Amino acid sequence: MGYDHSEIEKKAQEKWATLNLYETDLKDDSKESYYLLFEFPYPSGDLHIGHWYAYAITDVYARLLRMRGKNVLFPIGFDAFGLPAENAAMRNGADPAIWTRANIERMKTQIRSMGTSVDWSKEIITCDPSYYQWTQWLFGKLFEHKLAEHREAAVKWCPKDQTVLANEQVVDGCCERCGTAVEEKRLTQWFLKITDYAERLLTGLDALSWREEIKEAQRAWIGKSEGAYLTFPIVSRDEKIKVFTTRPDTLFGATYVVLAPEHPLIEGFRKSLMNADEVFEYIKATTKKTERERSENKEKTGVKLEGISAINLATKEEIPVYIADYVLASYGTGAVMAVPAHDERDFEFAREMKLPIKEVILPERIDKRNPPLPGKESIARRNVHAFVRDPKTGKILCLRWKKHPWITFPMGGIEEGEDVIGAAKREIKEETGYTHLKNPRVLGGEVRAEYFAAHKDQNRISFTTLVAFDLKDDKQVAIASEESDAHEVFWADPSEVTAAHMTHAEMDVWLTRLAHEKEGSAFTESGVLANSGEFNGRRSEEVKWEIVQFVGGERTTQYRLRDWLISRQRYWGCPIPIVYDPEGKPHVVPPEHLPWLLPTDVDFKPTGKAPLASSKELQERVTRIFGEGWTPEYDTLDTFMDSSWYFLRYLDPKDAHDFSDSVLMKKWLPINRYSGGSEHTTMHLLYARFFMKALYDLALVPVEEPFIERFNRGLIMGPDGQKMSKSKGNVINPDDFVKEYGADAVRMYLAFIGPYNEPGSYPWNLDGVAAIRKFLERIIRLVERVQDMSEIRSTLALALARASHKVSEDGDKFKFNTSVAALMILMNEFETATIVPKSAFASLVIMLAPFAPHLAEHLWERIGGKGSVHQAAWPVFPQVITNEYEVVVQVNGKRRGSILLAIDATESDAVIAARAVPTVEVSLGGKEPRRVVYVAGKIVNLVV
RNA sequence: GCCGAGGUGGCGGAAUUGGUAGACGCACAGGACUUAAAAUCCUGAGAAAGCCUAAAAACCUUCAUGUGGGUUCGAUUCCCACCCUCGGCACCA
Repeated sequence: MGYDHSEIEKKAQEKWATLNLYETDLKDDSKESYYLLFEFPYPSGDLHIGHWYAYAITDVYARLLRMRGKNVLFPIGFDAFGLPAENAAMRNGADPAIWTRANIERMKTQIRSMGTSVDWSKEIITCDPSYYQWTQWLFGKLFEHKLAEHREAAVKWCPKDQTVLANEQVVDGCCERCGTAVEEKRLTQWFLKITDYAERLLTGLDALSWREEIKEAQRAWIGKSEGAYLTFPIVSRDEKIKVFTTRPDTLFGATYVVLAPEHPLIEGFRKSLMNADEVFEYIKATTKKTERERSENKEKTGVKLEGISAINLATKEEIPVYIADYVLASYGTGAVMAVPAHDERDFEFAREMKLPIKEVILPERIDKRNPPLPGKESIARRNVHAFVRDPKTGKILCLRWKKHPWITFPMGGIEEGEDVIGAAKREIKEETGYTHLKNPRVLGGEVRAEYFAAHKDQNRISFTTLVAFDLKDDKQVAIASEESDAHEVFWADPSEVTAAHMTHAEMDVWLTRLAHEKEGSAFTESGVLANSGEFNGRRSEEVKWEIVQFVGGERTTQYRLRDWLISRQRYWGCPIPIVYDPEGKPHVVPPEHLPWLLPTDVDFKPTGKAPLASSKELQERVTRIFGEGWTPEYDTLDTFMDSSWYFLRYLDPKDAHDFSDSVLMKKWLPINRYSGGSEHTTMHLLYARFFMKALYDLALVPVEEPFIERFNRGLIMGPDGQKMSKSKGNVINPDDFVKEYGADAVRMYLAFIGPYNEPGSYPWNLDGVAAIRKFLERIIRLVERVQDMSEIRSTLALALARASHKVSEDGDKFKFNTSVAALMILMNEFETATIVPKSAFASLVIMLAPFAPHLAEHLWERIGGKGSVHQAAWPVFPQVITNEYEVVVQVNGKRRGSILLAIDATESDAVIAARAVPTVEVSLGGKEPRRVVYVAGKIVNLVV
């Protein structure tokens, strides 16, 4: 027989409510504070298994911490503004406010049914005026300090939701919410200047103990790159083209300039353009495309601006100017200097447009196998390497050196007056005797390499060119004896011609060039400058900034991060507390008029215009308060604004005079641990960090970083291992399982399924919950065997001590799977005896309580425990000291048995005991160990 | 393409300052109880070969933590190269 879980759950939950167990006294100084936060839910109406995973598991930890003497703040609220309410309103005419309220009530019941210990007294609801008045107040503060700006910019527009979106809400060129391809529009909108904080958002990550992948994702999103603005004069005009580049060292190789089609200079060029029609046709065509269409087609297109040309400041050469949509208007200056030899995109464009490609950076290699030796003379010279392929066999002509372990191509120095192909031919003839060659090709420019030339006892700095040939026929002439003494000629299989087999330090460069022989390739690494005037021979990194100075450029840093667009042309959001004076200048609504209420006389069908524009009441309100000619702002705020500071409000949720309490913020911030989903890494998590830093600078909050630890939970998959979806029919409804097995079993199963703080995904195992239920029933059966006795057998004492330690330690790491396993191991020990000592059983019940809070409460009452089990202290046991350890005996590192030894046994004791194990002598094979490795309490290894 | 995290039985997973690989559980097999089933309890189990045997178990041997090398008395753990999976970014100059 099982147990009636619904009865037990009901009774326990009523008891906790009566005792008011979970209302945190924020002012309590007698205990250490711990702020445990989970992402508050959007009230969609139904609690799915993901919610359970999010709340039940963090609840396990909240309970664990309280038992360990912490004063835990574990609050909940609702992120209640947002599109679904509005969509429901349009579908069935429901008022978004009423729809949202009803959902909140339903979800509250469900969340309570999980047995969570959240503190409902701190509840906040973002669509409640008592909350959003402070969102508005904070917006006002940001506006006053010029961190909120009203300005025109190219923005992303979702045609389906009829609203603009933040950059972060565009995924693969589509609306994050509905998947529609977004369009680009130029609109005047409200932005928060998150880019002002790019550097601090980046460096702030270093001090946070978040998992690396979360930090890396944020770093990538911020996308810092250091470079310079360089200015290219335009021939016979006053304007200049300013470009951003991270590679000023390649300036001498800039053979043209490219502007984004949206670049503001182009309009002014119109009259000078010989091909204005073509140019503006191209601009029209590209600006019409969606973001997605532009990035999907990676083939480079563009148009030359005939009649306009620029000057390369370094070479003083006149170079053409193009427009092309591979240059983004919204990054850097919207213009680039194109260096086709050293940038892949410029290279592709140059090939497409048949533009010159000028190499100015030589690859540089230091030979690892024959590195230059200190104290040896260094000789610089020009070399050639010859790649000869026999088209009949596909094999490659190589040399195997006799005095050195080298395999090389035919190679040698280029002599005075010789060209590279001539030199290559001469070396092939001298070293191998082959003379009949065809299709000579010079593959790319020189490569600089440093190595020790053992055959000449000197260091070489070589500038080597690779020349490829095909063998016409295998006619050979005789070769000199000093050549045949030095190396053997052979034809190598192409699979042998790799960086691993060949001696050349340049080999990886050669392989790239050989692989891209037909189309060529851009060399994008740093290297040594060539064709760069006075900078020749110097390294990229060291001359970068000198070149910037040389041409009067300006060193600068760019970020990929764009300012946060917070306007939304939707109804169900926080009204932006702005009014415009008759001149159209924005003014923030003064605090005495907050909350700036969301009007209700509104037609919220999306028309592309903000629904608030249809409110008579709003306009009347503005006229009444501010006067004739004043108009309201019609847009609402991005809901991510509401959630960027909600964790501050939990500390003082009902305060009508301030957004939070400064004393309590000092005490409770930063948040110790924040658990949530990985989808918020570059949205909510980044916004909240930015908000906190901005408020810190306005002296409104005491800390800069809101979350010390961030844990992203894994994903619960369907029983088939696939992502749950209605169309696949693999959706797990937690209510079904709660009904059949009880909330405790579902909670504990979710804890057991795998480590919580890992990005993995766990399939829902239909038998798993049943197994946990059986485990809980075993504990209930155990209570029948409880007896009052003081004596606890030593094996049980040891098991209790281990479990207590393991459960709390792994809990701190959010590895509840091994915590549960530890409880199971403890149970197995309990069941080995027919009598269960009461005090030991009480400890088990306490340790079970975080996982199965209802059942633990029931059992606590059964054994006559006082108060609630959730008020009990975590059991701590003295360490059990064992004097004998099992020591593994190894022979040559392989296990051959084990012995029991005292911790202070000496090595010779250990060897004597080990050799008494019969299999050990057999493995020794009659030999004496020549070495012994002894680690006290662990292993003794005999080596023969 | 770049960056990050991973890869361990049939499955979820455990073990890493290098020291008995597979904890705990699921599924599976055998047994006990039962008229029978369910429930419960007990037992087994990485793989392969060998040995023993009527058959099995025990036992012993070898191989096993993505692949191939290396360091070490000893490697899932450290180093090098590669393969694969997942996540992030992606025409960001």
